[in-house]
Amino acid sequence: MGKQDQKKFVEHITPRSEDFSQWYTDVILQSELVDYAPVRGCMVIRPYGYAIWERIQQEADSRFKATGHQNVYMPLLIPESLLLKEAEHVEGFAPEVAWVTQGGQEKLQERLAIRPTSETIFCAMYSKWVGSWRDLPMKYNQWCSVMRWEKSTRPFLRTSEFLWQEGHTIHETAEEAQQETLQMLDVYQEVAEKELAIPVLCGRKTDKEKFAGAVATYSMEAMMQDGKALQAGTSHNFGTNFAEAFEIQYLSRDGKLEYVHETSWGISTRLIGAIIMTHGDERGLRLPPRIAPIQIVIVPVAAHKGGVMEKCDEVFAQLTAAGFRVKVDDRDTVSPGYKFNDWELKGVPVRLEIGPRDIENNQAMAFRRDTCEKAPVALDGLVESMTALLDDIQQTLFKQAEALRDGRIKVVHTMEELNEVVQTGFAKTMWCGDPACEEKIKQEMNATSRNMPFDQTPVGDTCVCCGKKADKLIYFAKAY
RNA sequence: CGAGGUGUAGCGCAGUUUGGUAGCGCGUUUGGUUCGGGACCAAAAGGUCGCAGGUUCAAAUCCUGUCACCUCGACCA
Repeated sequence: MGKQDQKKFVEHITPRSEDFSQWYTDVILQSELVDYAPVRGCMVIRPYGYAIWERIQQEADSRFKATGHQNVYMPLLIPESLLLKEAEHVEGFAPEVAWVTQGGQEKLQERLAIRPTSETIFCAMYSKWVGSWRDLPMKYNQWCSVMRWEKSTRPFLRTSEFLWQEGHTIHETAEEAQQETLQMLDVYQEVAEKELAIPVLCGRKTDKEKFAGAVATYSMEAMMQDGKALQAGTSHNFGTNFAEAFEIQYLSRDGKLEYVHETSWGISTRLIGAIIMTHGDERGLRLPPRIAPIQIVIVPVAAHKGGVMEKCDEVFAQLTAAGFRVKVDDRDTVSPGYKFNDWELKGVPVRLEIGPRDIENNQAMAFRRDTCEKAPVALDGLVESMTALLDDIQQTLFKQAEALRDGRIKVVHTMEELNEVVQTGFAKTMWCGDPACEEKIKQEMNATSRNMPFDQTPVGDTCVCCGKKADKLIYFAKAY
């Protein structure tokens, strides 16, 4: 059987352009990021996928610490009575809460919610821990999983259980809480853009789209390659809503009993889905170097020949010592060509091929995953050249994503234009602030408001929907 | 929740119309030759045909029920 015949039997990825959804499924399964679990709506995150999550955790967590937050851990289960305390919050989450009703053989007196988020339990503890203004602020975060009984799920994008981080803070003043809310959104934006190479649009959610129980919700919105929006991170200012419901009070500087001002903010394993759908191509994943579990893979060519493996190990040691995340693919069961495709599918930013010819010339062949270009690179000064190359790949991925996104954001003034634009991207337009207009757009074109950007430079003065006077700049899009 | 589709070896599929001992490719195992873009030869292992009933001498195939998954829609911070 010839090579051509062989090809058709090899696993392949459905072309992105043909069926984006199927492409996504093919890529996540074949690249071994994730697998379906025996439980409906849940996923198993495999080692390669989990390694990406650990990279995201490292980058986010170090920034949380740098901004004065401490990690804690709250219990998985929340007593029903606690969950019921904040009315709007309960209403928002009730439909998707999973309940524990029995322990061993014993039916529970009070059923326990498996946390869909932990505001209520943080509030219960804060009310116990806070006494004086001297105790404030309290800025805590936890890394955990939460469960929401979702009706339809996709790995990473929406699963019944998912991993995330939830920060919960309490402050003396409204100003401080607002500052915290915006600061953490900034942190998220930096992680998304600098580390994940995903450009995001930050702004405020409409009342319709805000978090249940919040005074204000802010989000960062990313655009996937199919033009749909993915909410990639959120930050909420609760004002004193929860403090009043949970009686979180402190004795102020002038001796009065005051409610604390509270915030919460979160990012999740959804970000992995965002990386895939932002950067992936026909060959599979393209991981940004700063987040890639393996930044450089070394593939020996003719590994059995004298000196090849030795040279690979030598280069590995040199690069590892310099701080790169490196792997030598020393499998002797598959050919170099197979390895090339395999690591491209897995999105490793740089591949170094080292064979007898390279060793002769004191070089390696360097393949960069972003552009799929291959060129020789000198083994002398490799640390410097790899530093520059990885940095360039990081920048290139960001610029590509940004260019694609910006090309698909269009200013619209009419419902017809809006409908047209949300088929392929984001519509930037003016809105009067009436939820009825938002609802109408959702009903008629299945597009929702994403957020109102901080830069409110107007693109008109009438509402795209009702035509009345409008002063709110807003993005609409179809969303994941 | 609604419409449509799919369940047969680890993966991808044929076989179902017309009932008659379970097939193909990839992968896996063993041995050998290979190695610069998904290598080749030889031998071998591997399946309660999603599940439960029913019809029949006989069911992957026909009937009833059920479960899971996929696509689209509804719903969803």
